Amino acid sequence: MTPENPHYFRCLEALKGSIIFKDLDSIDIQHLIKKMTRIKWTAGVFKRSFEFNSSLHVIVSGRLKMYQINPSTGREHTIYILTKGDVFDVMHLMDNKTHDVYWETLDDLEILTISIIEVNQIIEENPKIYHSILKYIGHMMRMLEEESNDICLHNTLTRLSHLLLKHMDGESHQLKTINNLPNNEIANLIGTTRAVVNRHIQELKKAGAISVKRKHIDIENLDTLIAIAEEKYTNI
Amino acid sequence: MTPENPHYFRCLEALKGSIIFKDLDSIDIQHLIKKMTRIKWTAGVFKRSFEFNSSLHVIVSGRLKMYQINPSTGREHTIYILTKGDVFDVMHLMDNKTHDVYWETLDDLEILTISIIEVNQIIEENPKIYHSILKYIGHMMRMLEEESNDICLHNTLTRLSHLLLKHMDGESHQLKTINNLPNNEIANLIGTTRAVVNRHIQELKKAGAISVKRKHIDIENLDTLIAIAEEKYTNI
DNA sequence: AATCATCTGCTACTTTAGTAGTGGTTTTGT
DNA sequence: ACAAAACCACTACTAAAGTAGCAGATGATT
Repeated sequence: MTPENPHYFRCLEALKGSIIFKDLDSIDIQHLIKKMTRIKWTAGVFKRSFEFNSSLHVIVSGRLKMYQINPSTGREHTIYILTKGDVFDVMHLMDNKTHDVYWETLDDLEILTISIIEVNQIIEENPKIYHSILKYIGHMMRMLEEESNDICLHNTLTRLSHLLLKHMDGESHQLKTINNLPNNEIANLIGTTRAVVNRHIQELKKAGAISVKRKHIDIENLDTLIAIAEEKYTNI
Repeated sequence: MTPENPHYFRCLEALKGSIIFKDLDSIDIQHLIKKMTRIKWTAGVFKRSFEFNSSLHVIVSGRLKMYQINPSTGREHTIYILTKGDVFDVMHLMDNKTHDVYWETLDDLEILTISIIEVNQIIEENPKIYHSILKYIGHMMRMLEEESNDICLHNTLTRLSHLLLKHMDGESHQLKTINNLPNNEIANLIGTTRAVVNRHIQELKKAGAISVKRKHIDIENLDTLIAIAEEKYTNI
C-alpha cells in the first residue's frame, strides 16, 4: 500500500494506534505499511484460521470474533473479539504451529495483510519490535488468564457483570465493542447460554443496574453493577 | 553459580532442557548460569507473586502451583502447575506490569534466580533469545486458551478425562505432574470442587477406564477414557 | 406495506454442579 | 506406637445452569 492510496492515512493511523506497532519509528511504520495489502471482508463471513497460516493481519476497522466450537453440542466459545489495531493470528506467529480456531466477521472488516516471511524479515531488522510484540501478547494473555479465573471462580451473573464493566468506557459509561451484540453472542463470551444471559439481564434490570433496548445495554447505576460484580449485592 | 558448585551440572541440565533456553549456545548458557543463584523453597510454602517482581526464576526440580482465589468463597483456581524448566513469572517479564497471583510449592522446590535487570541485559545482547521466549510463551498461552475452551464447551466429567489424557505419558501411560495430587487439587485444575471430582472418579472407575489408589490414578483402559473425553461413551 | 428473519422475554422443566456432612482409611508427625 | 491430620468414598440435599419452546417485538428486505 502506497501513500497515494485514499485509505493510506486511516491505515497508518490504525497501525500507530496498535500496541504492537506504536513504538516503531515513523520511518519503520512507513516501511511496514508499504509491504501490506488492504483487504475487506464483509460482515458475517466465516473463516478457518489455518487457511491463513502464511500471513499476518492487522485490523483497520470492524470487529472479528475468534472462537471455538464443541462439535457434538454445537456450543460456541468466543475467545476474543478483535478490533482496530489488533493483530491476528498472533499465536501462529509465536510458535509457528497450527492454531485451529474459527473466525467470523461481526462487521464489515478492513484489514492490512502481510506475509509471515516479510514480517519475520522486518522483525529481524528491528529486533526492538520484539518488545512491543511481547507487550501485546502479554495483554492478550492476561485477558485469557482473567477469563479462565473468572469462569472457575464466579457464577454466571458475576461474569456477566464483569463483562459489562470490562467493556465500559471510563468516561461516557457506554459499552464499547460488545454493544450491538445479541444475547447469544454475550453468552458465548462468558461461557454460558442465551437463556441464562437473558435471565441475568432481567435481574440486572430489576436491580436498576442497567437498562436495555434491543441489542443495546445502558449502564444506569454503576455502583450497583460494581456491587453485583464484587458479589456484595445481596438483594438479587 | 559457578561450575564448582555441586549442583551445577543438574542446574545446567535443567536450563538446557527448558524451551526458553535450550536454543541458546552453550557459551551463552554458561554465561547465564553464572549470574544465577540457586534457592530452595520447601514443600507447602505460600508466596505472593508481586513480592518477587524484580527477579525471574527457573525451576530445577519440584513443582510450583500458580493459582488465584475468590476471596468471598475461598474457592481456588490453579492456573498452572510449573515444573522443571519452567520460568516464572513470565507475565511480568512480558509487559512489566504487576501480576497478582499466588504461588504454592507442591514439593521441595529448587530454583535458579536472576534479577530482571540482568535478564534484560542478556536479552539485549542476544536478541535471538526472543525467539525462544515467544515459543515458550506461545506454549503457555495455548494451555490457557485450551483451558478456557474446555471449561466453556465441556462438562466436568469430560474435563477430568481431558486432564488425565493431557498429563499421561505417551509410552508408559502413567500420569505425570498431576499424580500424587489429592482430589481437591485436581478440582482446582478443572474449575470444579472436590466432591464433583470424586464423583466422576467413581464413574471412571465403574466404566473401567481408571483404577485408583490413594493419591494415585492408573489408566486401565485408554480407549474407554478417550471415548469418554470425546463425549462418545454412552453407558456412563 | 407486507413478509421474513432475528431477537427478546418468558415459562416450565431437566440436568448438572455444588454443598454439607460423616465414617473410615491412610499417612504423617511426635 | 500413637495421635493427629489428611484424604477418600459416599449419601442426601440444594442451588445453579442448561434445555426447549413459544409469543411477540423489532428491524431488514423486497
